[in-house]
Amino acid sequence: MLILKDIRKNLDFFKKKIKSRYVNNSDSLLDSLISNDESLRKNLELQQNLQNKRNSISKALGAHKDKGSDDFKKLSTEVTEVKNEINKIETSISNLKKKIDETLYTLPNIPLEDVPVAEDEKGNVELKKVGQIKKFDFKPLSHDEIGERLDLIDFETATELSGSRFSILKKDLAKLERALVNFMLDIHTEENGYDEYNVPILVNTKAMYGTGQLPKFRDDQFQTNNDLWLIPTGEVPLTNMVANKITKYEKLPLRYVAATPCFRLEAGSAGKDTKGMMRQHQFSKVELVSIVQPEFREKELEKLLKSAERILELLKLPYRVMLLSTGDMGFSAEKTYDIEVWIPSQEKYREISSCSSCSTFQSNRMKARYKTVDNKNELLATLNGSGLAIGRTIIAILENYQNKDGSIEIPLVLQKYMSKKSIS
RNA sequence: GGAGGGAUGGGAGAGUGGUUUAAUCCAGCGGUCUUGAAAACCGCCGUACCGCAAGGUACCGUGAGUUCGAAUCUCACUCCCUCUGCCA
Repeated sequence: MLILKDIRKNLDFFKKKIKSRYVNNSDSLLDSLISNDESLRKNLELQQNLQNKRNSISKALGAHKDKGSDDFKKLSTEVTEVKNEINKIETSISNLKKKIDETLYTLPNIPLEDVPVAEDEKGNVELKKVGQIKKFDFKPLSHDEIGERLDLIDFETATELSGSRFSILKKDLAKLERALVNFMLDIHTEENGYDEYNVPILVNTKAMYGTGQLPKFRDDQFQTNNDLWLIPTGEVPLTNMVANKITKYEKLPLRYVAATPCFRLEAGSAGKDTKGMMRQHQFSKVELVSIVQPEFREKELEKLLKSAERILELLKLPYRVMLLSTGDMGFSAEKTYDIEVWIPSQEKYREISSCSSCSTFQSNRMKARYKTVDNKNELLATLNGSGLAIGRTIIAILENYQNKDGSIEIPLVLQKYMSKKSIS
């Protein structure tokens, strides 16, 4: 959530920046926000003056000796009038607050200066390509073809159990998933300095507001019948751990890693990636979250990207890094790098990780603050990145490591986790 | 699931309708003293909002209510603890 005080001070800047994120009617949205804010503050002042009056009359009434005197009765009538006025003002105050919150909750984060301005993914900028794309002397199969041929993926039975967009991994592929989770967690904890956590994958509504999934993206989420939500990413529980807390600056930075299942309704993705396990309702992901002082956030984003890249490097999978444009970035992000891995059957790079700085956007929503050296309370900066999406890593390994005879070579770094060198 | 108890500022803990706009202790910060430190003593020490400021307002788990006035009374909800049942 943007900081209202900042918008008030710098309206034109915010208008320009919100417009650059292709929000409809952004100018009039911000204008009405500011006018609501002005009348709210006028009403607050009025309310406070009346409350002050009420308090002092009440005090006088309390000190009064003769509760039957004319003076006492006069004051009583007066304070009743004041009370009625306060009630009226309180109604308009709560209406204004509601309107202001509604607007603030739907405005996206302000992009950093170096983020390219464009309406969609066409404006994303390729920053680098890493790794050699393997030339096959046969036509490489897609991961779902490989999976079915080796009898390691069962889409049909999964559909019988749960419907479309689910899959069952069997035998060596089930083990590969477990191997990847362990491998990634080991690298991030031992090499990259993140602390491993095991977190709930059901969270309450407050937490979903905190990281920005609600109220805007309700239709993308799975909800239980007791007001809990299945997390769409480990970012939600990990980041919300600092909600409503004042962290001491000595404890910063906080760096968390967790492997969790993720659940996405994929509403609005009808017809997209319907074959295979590219886009599922449920998938595993190893998530990295950093909580830092705002001045260190850009540096921390680079560390996050590097940590995620390290996994692909070790797996020897070809990838490229994209800087997302203002229109393609997620709602809470001020700057996002996507890592895309090479998918031979599609002859395309596809997203396997997304690393974002959310500046104080999430911390403002969840009141996550820290105590500065000079004892002031300031909002923290939050960052998150996938390190990596497990399902898509499996796809990338199956396709990039396939041999002509149909077998799959296991990447060197995974062999000790799999206790074998190939799958056939 | 059943029965009972509880939720107060970083921690401990008083306060059950009107000098409590929350006592006191511990921790923390600043100072005096000291060669330095400790001890002792003095001062400061929750959060948010409004206001140029002086100052004001709100917050005692959350939400509603009673009252001229609520940390204190009423109702609902959430969470925690003890006992108990069932169960991974």
